[in-house]
Amino acid sequence: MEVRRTTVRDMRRSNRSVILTGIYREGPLSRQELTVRTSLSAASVSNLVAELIAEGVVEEAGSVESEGGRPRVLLRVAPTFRYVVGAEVGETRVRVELFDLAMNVLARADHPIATPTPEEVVKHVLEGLSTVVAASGIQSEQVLGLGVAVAGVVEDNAIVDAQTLGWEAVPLAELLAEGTDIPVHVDNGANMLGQAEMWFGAGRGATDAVVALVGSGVGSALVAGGSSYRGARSSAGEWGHMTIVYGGRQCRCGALGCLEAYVGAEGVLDRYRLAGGTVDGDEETAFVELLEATTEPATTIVNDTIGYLAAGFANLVNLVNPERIVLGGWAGLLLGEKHLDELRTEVGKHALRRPYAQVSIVLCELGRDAVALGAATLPVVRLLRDGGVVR
Amino acid sequence: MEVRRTTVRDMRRSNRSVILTGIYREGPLSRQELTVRTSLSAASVSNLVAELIAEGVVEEAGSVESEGGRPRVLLRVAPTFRYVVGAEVGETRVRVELFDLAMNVLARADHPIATPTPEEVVKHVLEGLSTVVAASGIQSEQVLGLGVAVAGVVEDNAIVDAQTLGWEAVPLAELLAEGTDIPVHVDNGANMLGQAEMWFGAGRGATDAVVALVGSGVGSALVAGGSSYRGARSSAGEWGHMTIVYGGRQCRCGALGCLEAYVGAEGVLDRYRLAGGTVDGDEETAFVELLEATTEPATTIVNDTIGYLAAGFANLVNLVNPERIVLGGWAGLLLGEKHLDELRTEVGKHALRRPYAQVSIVLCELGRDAVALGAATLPVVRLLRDGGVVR
DNA sequence: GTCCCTTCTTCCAACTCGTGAACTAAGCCG
DNA sequence: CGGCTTAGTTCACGAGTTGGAAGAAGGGAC
Repeated sequence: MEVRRTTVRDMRRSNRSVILTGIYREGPLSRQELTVRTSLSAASVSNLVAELIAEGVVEEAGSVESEGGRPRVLLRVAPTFRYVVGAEVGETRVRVELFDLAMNVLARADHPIATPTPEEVVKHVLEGLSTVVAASGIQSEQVLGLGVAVAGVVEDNAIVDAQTLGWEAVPLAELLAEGTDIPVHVDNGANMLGQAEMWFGAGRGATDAVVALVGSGVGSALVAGGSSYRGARSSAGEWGHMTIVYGGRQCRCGALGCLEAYVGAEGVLDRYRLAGGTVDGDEETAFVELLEATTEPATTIVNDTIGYLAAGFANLVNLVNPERIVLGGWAGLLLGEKHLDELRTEVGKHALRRPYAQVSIVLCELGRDAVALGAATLPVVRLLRDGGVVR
Repeated sequence: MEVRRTTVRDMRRSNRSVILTGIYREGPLSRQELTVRTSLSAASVSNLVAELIAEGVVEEAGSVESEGGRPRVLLRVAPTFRYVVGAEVGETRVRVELFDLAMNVLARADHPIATPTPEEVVKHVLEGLSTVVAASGIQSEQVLGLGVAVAGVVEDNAIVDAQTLGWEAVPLAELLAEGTDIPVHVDNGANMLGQAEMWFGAGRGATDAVVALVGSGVGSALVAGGSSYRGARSSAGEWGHMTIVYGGRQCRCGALGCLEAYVGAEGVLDRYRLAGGTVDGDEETAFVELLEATTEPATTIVNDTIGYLAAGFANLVNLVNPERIVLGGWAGLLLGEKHLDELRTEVGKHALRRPYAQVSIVLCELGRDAVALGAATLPVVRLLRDGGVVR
């Protein structure tokens, strides 16, 4: 039976969660505003808030002028109640950042890694963790949790498959837990970037959205009904390997005609080369040059890319009916900065009228570094869900 | 603030719902089994069950032998506590069926319609409702609700857009409510067929699934985390108009290369015709003949169709990561009965290894008539969600 | 047939929680 | 300083779940 009972305790936890989430997500609020928004009674709000203040999660933050009556006292989540750490595991480096609960960066550590073996990564993440904790002068008990973002399929805090790192079945959270008492969460990098955009970037306010990431490869993060959708076994969102040209170009995944083979930077440059263009320097420089070129075959390749990407977007629009699509990834941003309007128009040609009219297509607002930020929200999500620190 | 408060009443309602859902979905259960499955205390289970029995929703249904102790009394939802009616609105007819709570058909009514105007449809649905109620000798107060399935986009019980009927912005539930006191629910036909398969057909037990429907056109119903996923504005699941051959065949939606243009029966026959095949009789006969032909160009067309359909499935597998894909629709069933294995193999060529390994591809188990059955579950869903009839 | 054992069901006192109403706090205005 | 308005708090009450004890219902042993 999947549904769970509800007890009096669940009720309280749930209400604490509602209040805490409200205070966190909708800025400083007064008790008064909370009673309106939560439809809880004023008595209960007072009661719950008193408890949260006593525990230190929430604090009063000045008051707001009233119109003749007692001024409302504003409440906010105490930024220094706890701290959170986010880590991004890449192929060539590990980046660790420490934030307060208001998500201000307090310390940062970068470790290059030579060969991304699990041992190496665990070592560097743990080192980075101690470094940032020490640098910010915080007790490690003050750290609510560590979120780790890895490019790959993650299920229940364990890496199932991370091709870029060459990992399979690595219980990363477990390995990390051996070296620290801080609770560890592991999740997929694309999802974490998506999470950061949803909370602090271009996705704010949306409940059904897709964050589409176009870099050398292509991926996405699905958000359904306000929370990340992961599918039956945590690998939903593999948008890059959607067949878009039946029987088309060979993709590195082995299949033919994947979106990634057409709009991933690698695929785009490859198509450019085949069309007679010259590709110099590293991928990113070459991509910028391609975008800036005004001669054939560059313009055709760019236009085609927009077309393919638009078809990929249209497939999302039709199938998922999101209210927003956020385009990110380094190649996606470069492309989007110059051609967003054309892209929007092209999507309209491939998508059904109604869902197309309901979606807004925008660019990511946060930089690539937002992965660690997104990972750091994992412990915060938990704090909000539990309505405080569970004793 | 999207999250809602919880009160003591919600707690009880929630627990009633858990118990009632358990009894309904997992067959006759004893109180003892309910305490284990719900992790509620035996006291609460007894208490809640007593209430449900007093109200008549639940009844005792014999007892089961024990091993020396007191035998357990089995509980079931009383099939005759209330009745539900499901209606399917098609282009040429309206079909209305009355079920008891065990979903046995007790009466059925078919009305052909000449021109499917809203007035005509409302009239026939209401007539059908009276007919089946009268035929089964039930008081209309005994009818829990009427579920209506329409092919089109439905939002908040109102038709937003039903192309096959030529309707736009028709508040169907409201119109029906003027003619009856029975609560009316309206929903999308594909979703209702999906719902029926999920509860009583090939989807049983799955929580993340896609019911893919291939008929003359192509659609799907998405099920995420145990319940139907509708997207931001209720039009999710438009799988048929996914671009699968960039720049390919013109689809009736106006776009190029939609899946529907390749695997919808109309598209398949059209391709057959273009390849030199002869198409006689109505669509269905012609489709059957095509499938049975062993000569060129028929075999090529069929093989290609399987390939395109497989790519469409693979896109679902990659993007949504379902545990099950249920293939239905008349053309889908015909195709699947003969070529399911080839289809499975082909999907493997287009999909990523891991999500492909996690999905099972099966055929619908219920007939086309299941649409009305699915629609009739709408009031039942509500009954279970509310934990009984709300007073 | 009687007694005991096992298993299921109900009853009861204790405890938790949210609510409404009365009450206190705090600022404004004249 | 007193009246007014709005914000927040206190308290008794009803509604709900729980664990444990008591009750009920069969089956088996003698």
